[in-house]
Amino acid sequence: MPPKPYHHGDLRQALIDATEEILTERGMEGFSMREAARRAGVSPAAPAHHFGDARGLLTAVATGAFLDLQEALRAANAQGGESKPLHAQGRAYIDFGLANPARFDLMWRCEALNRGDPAYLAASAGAFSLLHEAVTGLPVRPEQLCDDNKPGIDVRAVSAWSLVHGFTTLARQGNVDPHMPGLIDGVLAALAV
Amino acid sequence: MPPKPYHHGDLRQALIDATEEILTERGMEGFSMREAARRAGVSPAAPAHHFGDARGLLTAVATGAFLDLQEALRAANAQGGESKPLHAQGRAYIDFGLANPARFDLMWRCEALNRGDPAYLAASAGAFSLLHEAVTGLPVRPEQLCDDNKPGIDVRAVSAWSLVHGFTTLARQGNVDPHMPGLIDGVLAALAV
DNA sequence: GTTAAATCTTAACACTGTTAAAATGCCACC
DNA sequence: GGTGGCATTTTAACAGTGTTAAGATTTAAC
Repeated sequence: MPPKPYHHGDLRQALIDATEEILTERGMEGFSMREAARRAGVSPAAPAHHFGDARGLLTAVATGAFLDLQEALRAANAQGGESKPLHAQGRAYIDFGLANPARFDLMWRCEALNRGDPAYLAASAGAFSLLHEAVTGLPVRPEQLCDDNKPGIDVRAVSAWSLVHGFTTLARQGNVDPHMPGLIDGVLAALAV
Repeated sequence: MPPKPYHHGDLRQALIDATEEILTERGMEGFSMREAARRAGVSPAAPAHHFGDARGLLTAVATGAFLDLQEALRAANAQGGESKPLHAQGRAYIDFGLANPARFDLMWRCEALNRGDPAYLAASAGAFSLLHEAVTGLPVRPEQLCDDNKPGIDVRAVSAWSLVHGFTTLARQGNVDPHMPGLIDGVLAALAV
């Protein structure tokens, strides 16, 4: 077991892990490419080979976060969502944002991401599709989101998304206190469609 | 008229103007303290005397944006808000965000701002108070927002704020197309309380 | 076993925010 | 009207950043 082999082994994943660690510890402003490289025990130039630039690394982390959000929404659906799937998903969305503040921020920090990245687009569209399906019974196909006319996108799904997304970001930033008794329930009550 | 007097005259405002120019031209990632100083025709260290650091400058710009938002909400109230003040303000909120994308982003980029700044707090609380008053008929006093219990904050006002704020940010980031026919009207219809 | 590809390091560049020290101009006070 | 004090700005420097080009090292393919 040599103490430091020249090749890392799985540097790509190590950099993603390091970035998530930095985000939870010090938030977005504590992140730097070099700090992630340091934590992975590697030179400043090493990440470039795997991610191109900083946007590439952050985009990979954001993509992972969207996949985790999908999982949370699916779990909410499965666990208690038969009667009120929209409420269950709405609560899961808010919970996810409050439990993963730094990653949630990053998901929407779009000027720091490669917004054209296919994996990122697929992951974010998949999350919205789950919400859309809870409202309309129909998922959203990726090409619907690319088309400029956005045919078949349900207005109520966009409203529901806006509501829970807006509340989560406002709570995240301290503009609203999510611990206020009855507040989250009251907001979710506005989901009635 | 000397071509370049040693003293600027009103450097503070010039830096704010330069920052807003940068934001509209190249967005948040194009901003730097030095670039703002360059555009104001001044050395890199000059801004420190007026704003302390970069956060100070950005906080001043964000504060101005909140005051402009207040003005837009008041105008909506006055112009056609007697019958449906909440709808009028909701539409004005969305319009403001879409018409001032970079400034709107900055307003909520809270880790880049001095969140404790009194002027900033007052300006943002004032904007929320207008929305709150449209729902309940009562404004929000600043101390209500500081208190941990947040007494007297109306759940419906928070829901309304969440809805329009969420929609605006999602539209700003390209997750939703605000030009989709009927979409904004449909979202505003969810304001019914 | 040799060669090609993938991976990582070193070194360097231009840029950033911030600070300390010095320079400059304005203004009040005598 | 001079003169000192103060606000303002500059110069110079430091540490840190993202990114690139060149070279070093390991793996893997043939």
